[in-house]
Amino acid sequence: MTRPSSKKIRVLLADDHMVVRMGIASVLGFAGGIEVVGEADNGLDAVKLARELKPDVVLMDLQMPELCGADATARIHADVPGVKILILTSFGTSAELKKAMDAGATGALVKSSSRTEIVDAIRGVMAGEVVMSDEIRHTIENISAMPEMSPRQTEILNLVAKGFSNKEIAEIIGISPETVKEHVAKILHSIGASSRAEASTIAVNLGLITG
Amino acid sequence: MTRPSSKKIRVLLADDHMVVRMGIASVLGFAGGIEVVGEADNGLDAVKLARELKPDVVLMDLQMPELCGADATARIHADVPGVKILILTSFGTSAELKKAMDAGATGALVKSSSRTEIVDAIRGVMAGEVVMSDEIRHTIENISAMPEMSPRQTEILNLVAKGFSNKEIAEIIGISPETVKEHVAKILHSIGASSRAEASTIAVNLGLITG
DNA sequence: TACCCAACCCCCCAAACGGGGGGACAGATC
DNA sequence: GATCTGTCCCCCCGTTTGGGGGGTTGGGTA
Repeated sequence: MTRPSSKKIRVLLADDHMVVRMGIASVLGFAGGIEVVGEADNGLDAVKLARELKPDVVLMDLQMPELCGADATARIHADVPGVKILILTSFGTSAELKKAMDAGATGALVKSSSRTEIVDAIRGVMAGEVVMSDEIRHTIENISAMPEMSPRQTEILNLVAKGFSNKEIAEIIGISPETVKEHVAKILHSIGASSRAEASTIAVNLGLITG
Repeated sequence: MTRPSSKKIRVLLADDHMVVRMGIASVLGFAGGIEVVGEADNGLDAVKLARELKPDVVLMDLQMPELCGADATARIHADVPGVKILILTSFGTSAELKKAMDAGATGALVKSSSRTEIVDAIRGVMAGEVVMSDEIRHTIENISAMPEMSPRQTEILNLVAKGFSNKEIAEIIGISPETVKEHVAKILHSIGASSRAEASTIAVNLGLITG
């Protein structure tokens, strides 16, 4: 039931995969009352286009070149008041997803969502709802249990995962090996690992690691 | 320049993301001489449909539920003679990509490929070429330098990454801790890591780890 | 046959690890 | 003011790690 008289929802697509943008555009084209006003294939362009076009909704991928979806979300949320940002991600490395939601995303969908789920989600966020896939909701719950790491801890976790010893880390960041040991102990405890090896695996899987 | 008289290339799409299938279908729809004869959203269906439809080309994603793209490629290659399999992946976890190419894939593209790249690739494989994105070619080169791991080593690497000590691993797989130590030493050497932590990180990043 | 290599086992040893204790100090929050 | 958290430093201890050395066996390949 299309309503050609009512104002169309103006959507900006941000995804680095052309086929995905084509697919979404195609889905939204068949749905009534939605109009794709722009496409971006990286985070910087997404921010730029959002500023210029002031769309109603931004459909945003998380993994993008130049500027990741989470950071782009933060900037758009700050610069373009009122715009709804809907994350559309393949699996959602937990950390990125959390970042994006904290940065002001209005909802999140997985890419395997059906046509109606995507269209309903867009209409939903326009109606003020917070829309979320079941998979995403599940992920978010895990994220709540996800360790909050201080900047120092994150820094040290990165070095641990690269295989540096406490002594080496101490030299790199210029503190005492004993202190590094203390940080590592707290990191292991907070992410629930019993060794650096396990911590490294968890960190990479959770997306806590740069690179 | 479409040639309506010549026989169309029959393509089977296998990707768990609906929007991606829509996007590819849309791209191929605009191109002349190509026809999408089927779509699968998991590896098992891909194999089933390939057997039934005997398409000319299968456009295959790597990450899929039920059966991963690499395994699906192997089965189709064995069961349906003559079919060309073109991998279409987002980034290509090195190990999966290598598996798929070894399993008989005729080419590999990244999902950020342009319309013409995708269409040209399909026509290319039909003409007997091995088509590959620059990014993929680059990845494949790294893969060549990728460590070859024996089944035992892979098994132990998985346990190391989960944080088990040599003694624990010994108990789990029922061999002596000394032997585990020996395996770990060889693993570290072969993947170029200086500690279990580094090995874990590398293994996860290379996709050598299950889970 | 000889050779290689994966997989198995054992010994030695210095260094690193993980867990525990103690305390100091700054900045934020209550 | 008191409390909390993050960062910093030092001590203890037993266990684990990573790097050497030695060896056997069995299945391939030359």
